[in-house]
Amino acid sequence: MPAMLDQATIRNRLLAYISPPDFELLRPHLEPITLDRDFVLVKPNTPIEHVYFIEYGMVSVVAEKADGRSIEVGVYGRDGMGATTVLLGSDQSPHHQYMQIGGSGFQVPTSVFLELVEQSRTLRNMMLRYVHVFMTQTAQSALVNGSSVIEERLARWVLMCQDRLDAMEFPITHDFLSMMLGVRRSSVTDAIHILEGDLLIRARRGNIEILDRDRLVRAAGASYGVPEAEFRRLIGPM
Amino acid sequence: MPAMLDQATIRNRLLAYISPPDFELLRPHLEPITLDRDFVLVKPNTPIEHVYFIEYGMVSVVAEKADGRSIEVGVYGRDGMGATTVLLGSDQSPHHQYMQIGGSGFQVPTSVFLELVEQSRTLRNMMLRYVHVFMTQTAQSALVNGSSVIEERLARWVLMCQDRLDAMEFPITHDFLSMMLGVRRSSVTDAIHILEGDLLIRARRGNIEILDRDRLVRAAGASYGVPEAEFRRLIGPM
DNA sequence: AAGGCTTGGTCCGCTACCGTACTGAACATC
DNA sequence: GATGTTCAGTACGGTAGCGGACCAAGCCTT
Repeated sequence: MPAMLDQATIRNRLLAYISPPDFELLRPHLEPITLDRDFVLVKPNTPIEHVYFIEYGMVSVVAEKADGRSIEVGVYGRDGMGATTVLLGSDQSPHHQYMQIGGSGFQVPTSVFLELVEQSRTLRNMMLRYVHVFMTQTAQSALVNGSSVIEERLARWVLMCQDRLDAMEFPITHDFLSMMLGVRRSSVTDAIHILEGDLLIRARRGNIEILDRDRLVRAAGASYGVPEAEFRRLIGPM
Repeated sequence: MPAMLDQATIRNRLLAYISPPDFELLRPHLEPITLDRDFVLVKPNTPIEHVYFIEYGMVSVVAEKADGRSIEVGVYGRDGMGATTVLLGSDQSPHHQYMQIGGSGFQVPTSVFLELVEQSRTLRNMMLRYVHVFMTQTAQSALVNGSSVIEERLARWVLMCQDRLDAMEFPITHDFLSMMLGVRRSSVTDAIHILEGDLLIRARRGNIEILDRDRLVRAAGASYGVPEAEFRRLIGPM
């Protein structure tokens, strides 16, 4: 099966956009893996065994405070890779990474991956450009956590989710959203009702559907767009 | 003057901790520069001409929303370098970087710096490890912006400031602090009064003095410490 | 069909922080 | 010493979001 892997059929944007020789380099080491919801890709402060390329689904990167409160500092799916921190010379990270929405992808042993990026400068450069994009996303989270009302942040999250799943609908509970946004569960319920009242989304038990993406972008206001523009500038179209 | 530069007298931690051969590589290109308050090191979305190593003073990295609101996503001083984004293959960044507290340092032309990190893997690795530390700091900002009360965030900021200036006192106005923390100017005044009431700091016009660092760390609670630990783990003692 | 679990809707009082604005104190300039 | 400017203290009503709790609805299991 991995032997038949064809770059043209890959959903992951990084794998799709690297040069064919770079893809050939990686190909024998791409191990297909099912990624169920809650699967942990990176455990905080623990050596990272594999890096991941997501094909379907979405990952939350979560920072936790000693007092137990936690908040999402970034998400990725088929746009990027997991465990970028190994590219920066750290074999571990203080953040949690787990599947927020189940799917599948490929894993590559960390040591193999690091050898390959040493071999190919172009491969390494693409991966590092993605690190920059992800950093921009984290900075944007810092910005909106400190300066936007909940429904704007919720709109941003829904949009980021759609970008990575390219589905109009995905499973998520208010409770999980409250952890991601760092707010109370019932504050999420309220924010959802606001967006629903404007017919931007429709929520049903454990599920959110997007009704009007354009107006949702407007509802997110200045919260959405900056990291997405960096992605297009440095990686390619989504 | 640059010919006489001795690694042992360097305050900047990155320059101090790289190997002597790596320092020799950089040395001829370290141009001393005075960095007055408000000096812009990186202009958003504009090609970066130089990277910076701070000796004295502190830099704020600020993200701005289209609606004009802005917030600090990180700081650095003698612990790190400016314009890390060039290491990741992007010649520009969406964030502002300017001197929050004036000082001095060295600049290196971007193109020269990039050649040098290509030449020396150990040099590049040190710089990339710092990128990881800085990312952790940004993630921590996202976390505390979304989950800590103002006086905790203020305590964190004061501590980060002291770490980089190793002074018990530094010039800063409430107004600037309000921009950094993304809150109202008078909310900063209130928070300062709380910390002052506990005799943790003393504030005078345009100036903050630290009275009791240990208790200030306790006041910052879980807001402070994670990126600092990563720094010690990956770079060295502060 | 009955029971148990998960998820969402709603309500209470509460408080941290907001927007705005006025005042006085400290400092700089002449 | 007079004047302007920057900075900090304070005050006011307003509100977004909190902590906590309770109940109803949807879904799963047997």
